[in-house]
Amino acid sequence: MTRPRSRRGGGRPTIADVARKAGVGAITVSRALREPGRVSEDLRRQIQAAVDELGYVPDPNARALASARAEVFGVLVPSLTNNVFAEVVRGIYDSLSDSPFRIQIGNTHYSGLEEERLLQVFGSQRPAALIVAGIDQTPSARRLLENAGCPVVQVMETGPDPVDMMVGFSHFDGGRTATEHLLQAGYRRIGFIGARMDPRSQRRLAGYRAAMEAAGLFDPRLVTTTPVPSSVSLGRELFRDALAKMPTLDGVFCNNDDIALGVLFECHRASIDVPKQIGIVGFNDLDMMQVSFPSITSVRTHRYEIGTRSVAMALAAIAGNPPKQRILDLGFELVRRESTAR
Amino acid sequence: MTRPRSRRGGGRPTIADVARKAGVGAITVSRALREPGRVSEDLRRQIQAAVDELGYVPDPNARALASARAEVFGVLVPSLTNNVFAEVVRGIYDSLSDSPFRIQIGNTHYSGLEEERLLQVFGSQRPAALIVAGIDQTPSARRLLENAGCPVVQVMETGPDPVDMMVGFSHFDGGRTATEHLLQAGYRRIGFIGARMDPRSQRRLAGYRAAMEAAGLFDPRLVTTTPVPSSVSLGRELFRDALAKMPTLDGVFCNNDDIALGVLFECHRASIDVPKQIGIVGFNDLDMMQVSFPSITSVRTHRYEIGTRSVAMALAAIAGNPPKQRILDLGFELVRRESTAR
DNA sequence: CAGACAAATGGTAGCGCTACCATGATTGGG
DNA sequence: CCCAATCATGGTAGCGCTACCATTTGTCTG
Repeated sequence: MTRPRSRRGGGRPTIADVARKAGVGAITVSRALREPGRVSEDLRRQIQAAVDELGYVPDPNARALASARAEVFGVLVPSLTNNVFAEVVRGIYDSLSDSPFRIQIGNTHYSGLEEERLLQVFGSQRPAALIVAGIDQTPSARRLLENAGCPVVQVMETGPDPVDMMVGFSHFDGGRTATEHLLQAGYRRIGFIGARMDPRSQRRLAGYRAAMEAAGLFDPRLVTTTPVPSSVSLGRELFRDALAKMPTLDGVFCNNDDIALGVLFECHRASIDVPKQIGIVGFNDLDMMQVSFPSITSVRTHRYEIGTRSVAMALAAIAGNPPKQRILDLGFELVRRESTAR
Repeated sequence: MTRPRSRRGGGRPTIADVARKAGVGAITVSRALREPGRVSEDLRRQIQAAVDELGYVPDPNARALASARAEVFGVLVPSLTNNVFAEVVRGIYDSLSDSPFRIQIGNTHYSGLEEERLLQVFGSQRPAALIVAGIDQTPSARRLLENAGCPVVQVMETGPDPVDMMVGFSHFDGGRTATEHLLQAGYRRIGFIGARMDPRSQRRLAGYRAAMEAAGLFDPRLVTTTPVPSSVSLGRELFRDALAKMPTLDGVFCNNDDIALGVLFECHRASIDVPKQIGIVGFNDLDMMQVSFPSITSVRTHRYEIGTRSVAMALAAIAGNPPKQRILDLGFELVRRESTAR
């Protein structure tokens, strides 16, 4: 005789308990839960009753081990506090909340090495799908993604060579559009102010530069950047640096909205008239851009939608219908406001 | 003879492969990886070599199943985009990045029902620890936490009756302190403006009310709240409502910094002098509070630290040394700035 | 130097679930 | 009315790992 029932597990009901109580085989319980269509109405009801009575909850670990597939979406973002990624993640969560999939977020801290490490960790679980921010994976990270054995969606940007699928937009075009808007509004000595300067910021800068060069107005001294993480207060400081370096500045395209807000505050403080003396354009169009005084022109990006669409694509691929369009460009919109209306 | 080696798993190296290659038993490999001290120097080296050569990565699902314990921290927060929780989560991630623990975040959307559901899901994995925001769990959620069989840390607030451990501060005291500061600065018709009004906001409101009543100045018409989620633009609207309702308002204590910023912008727009005509106090002390013009007085909370401390406590409990102080009050600090300096 | 004990290693038996392959019952076409 | 093709169900054998209990060897004590 075996030990009474003091399983190592700790006595939670198992599928075998449910099967016994419902008078069916364990496998039938498993099927009733995962593919109800394949079990007769009668048994399904019996099984459900047993599940309810026992309070049975399937063990996801056992499930993952037996099926060689965990019901987990791995998500890799470079920052948890940056509102931009938080919105993407929120979109992912909302899209997955009614599914059996759990979500595991990794924070790469903008580090390729950390990304590799996390990919290794995530991959070891055999996730159902991977969603990663950015398209600049290290060669080794890329290899990990290619061999992940699950759908992979790169988000935030679009580029020519997806590992699998992509959802995002062109940061280069965003930067160029923002800058062209300032040019059209009549600004000439337009600076670029950027913090963090991750690859996406670099491409926005490149877009800025392209627009300025096309207008014959580019000057390297107009560019003020730092690798330091972005913040409103940093925006203020960078703007002061920029002004000190280039007092004739009459416009700025900011890396993101935090920086733009910092610039606006410094303008208030220094009694610089916006938009008369300085035009300001931000990037992402956070809620506060429409409320500030003056309101700030910004490039609206569809962050939440990037999250929801990436999940939709991954889910379709899991279901066996990978979208034929593997690259989804959600674009952006320039939202003109008071900060550039002169 | 069994099938060549086409295991269902997909051919990744397993612990048995490593053991074979290193010429030891599987159990010894397992030990070498988890408790290196219990394996001799020699074998440890051999095993490490085999691991490296094969590129072996342990399967966390198998591990969790065999040991009845997943190396997962479950984290439940009401919002992913609210900077406050994002900071807590960041603290949790940073504290856990060098540990073997994975993190799983659940978004409760401020819903008790959703919290129960997620607790059920998380519990089914037998997590190593649970960190949940707030102290107002439903009775059934509380029962789930009590029976989780792992350390539990309630974060963001302190209260009298922890499930297990607690890290946070008193929102009531925070609200009272903010309001008393406005009173001391000479403001009299001080309004409360709040969005979302989750339990923590309610307690800040209660603190406001206590201070106002103590000064004999409380008037229900001074309170403007909405269940709508907080945002800068909402702050502006609520302030306009408050002013319409009570034109003699001379100060506002805002639910949070977003609201405060919205109030400030509306003051700019309506040419209301801050701090002369209106004093403003925010809550949380986000970076932008110090940069705005005028800078905004706020109650600084230690969000990142709440994250790191909660992990430290959970880790200690896992290691078998639960802290004797089960409630950790990290306090807050009133940061006086221009918005209340008259 | 016997006996006790610790340290290092290994074998066996699951953890709770599902893939895979039966099995028996039912259908339906010729 | 037979045989194939389906459907509903179940048994068995793992998935990859670790808990538990040996076993072996070396070391210490009296």
